Amino acid sequence: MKDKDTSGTRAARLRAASQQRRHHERQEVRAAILKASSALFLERGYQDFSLRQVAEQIGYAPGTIYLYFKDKDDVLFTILDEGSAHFGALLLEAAQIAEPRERLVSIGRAFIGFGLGNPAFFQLMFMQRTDYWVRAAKAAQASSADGEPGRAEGAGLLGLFTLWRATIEDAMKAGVLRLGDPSAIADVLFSLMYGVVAIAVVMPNFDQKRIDAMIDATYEMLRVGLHAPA
Amino acid sequence: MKDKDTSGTRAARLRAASQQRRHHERQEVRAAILKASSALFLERGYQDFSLRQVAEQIGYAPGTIYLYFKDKDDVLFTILDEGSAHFGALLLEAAQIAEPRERLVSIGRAFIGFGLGNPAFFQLMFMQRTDYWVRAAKAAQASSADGEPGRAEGAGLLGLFTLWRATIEDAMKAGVLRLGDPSAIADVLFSLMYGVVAIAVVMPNFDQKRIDAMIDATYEMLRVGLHAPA
DNA sequence: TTCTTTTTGTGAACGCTGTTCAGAAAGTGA
DNA sequence: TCACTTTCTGAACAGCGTTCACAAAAAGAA
Repeated sequence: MKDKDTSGTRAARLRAASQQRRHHERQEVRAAILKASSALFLERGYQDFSLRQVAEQIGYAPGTIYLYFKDKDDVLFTILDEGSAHFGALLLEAAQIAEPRERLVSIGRAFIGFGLGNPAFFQLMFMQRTDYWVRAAKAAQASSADGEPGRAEGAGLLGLFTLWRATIEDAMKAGVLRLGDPSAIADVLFSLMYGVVAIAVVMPNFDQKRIDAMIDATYEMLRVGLHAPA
Repeated sequence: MKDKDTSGTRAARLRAASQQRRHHERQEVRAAILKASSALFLERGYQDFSLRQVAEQIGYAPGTIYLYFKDKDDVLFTILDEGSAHFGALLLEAAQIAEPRERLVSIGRAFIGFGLGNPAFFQLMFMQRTDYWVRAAKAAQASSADGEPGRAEGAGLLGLFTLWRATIEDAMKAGVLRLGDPSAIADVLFSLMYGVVAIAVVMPNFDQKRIDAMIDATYEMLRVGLHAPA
């Protein structure tokens, strides 16, 4: 913590480089924990995911993990943070379409595609550990009160709700969507996408053909099902 | 296992009554386990629900529960069986409306009402332990192959999918629903109801007003959103 | 280099979990 | 009364998340 005036000396430069290397090594161990956790979670499922196995996998004692993460949820939520950042980027990219109706479908496609492509992830984030969103919502509230102090990734996804509602509003203004409370309709359509993915991922008696038909019907619904009367 | 010809004697009658009483006592302990489990689950949540605490609550040693249930999941799934029987009866009752469009809304109202009224239940059954449906689907498959041997309650709920699709078909025939693949549309609308409940139950930043607006919009969608073009 | 301080890792320990099982206890039937 | 069956116990096992005193290693200063 003492700042001696040693800038420029060989010793100082050495010390700085050393600190940087140590920082790097620390991040590497941290990344190894996250990678092993991710892999273990994906192949054994959330219920059977244990920190002890993660520790064994990467050749550390169980206690070591606690030098890098506060607890098990900290590991899990860090993974979810990264995942939802990726998810959010995907949705944002899908929203880069001018025509409102096609933008709706494009976002829907991105959402459903991600869910079906990462079912374990989707289940953990949206079905099993929904308290993740409680934390994310709190973080969002805190960072809107303050001047954006710590970026919580989950809060980013929550922010995309705004984008989604804006798309609905645009579609209404453009006359391609039946008029109504944009906020409520945005929530309903979001619930629709969420539900379709959840059902597809979870229901054991839904075969691939049935899932495809359901999803096609969902896109169709976004496209023409809510069309404003001619 | 030996059947001596002792029917009618005092001893035989006494033996029969004794067996019946023992059976009754056994069912009582079983019921006590289920009741305590249910209560504990409802107040502490699924994650913190433990058989040892159930045992302590009803004044038995932990091992005793295993004389009445195979394992923890057996207890949990038995509770879910009872819950889904209740749920199924509710949906069936809601379906007793002749007019197809109103029947759609009525079933939707029953579904959403149950979900919002029993959030812990809904979450456990539809979000956290979805493998319950895997077992239910297997049971349904088995009981349709054989001559309905053991009734699995979960399978009963699965059977309501048929009722739901039939309602969609009726609505299409009556001209109050846009034409399309009834099966796919039934699945989509089911997913919609599911999603609305899940979002309402889970999302921390949805206040009551927002939930109400979303649900009203959902009913509106069932009622007129998919209306056949005039 | 040598000594001190800080960082990193260990592994035993605590308290919890689900589950099993030998043996005690209680009840049944003759 | 006595043998037999059912019910129940509580100790034991393996596994979990988490903590902590201690060891090892590395860093920084002299």
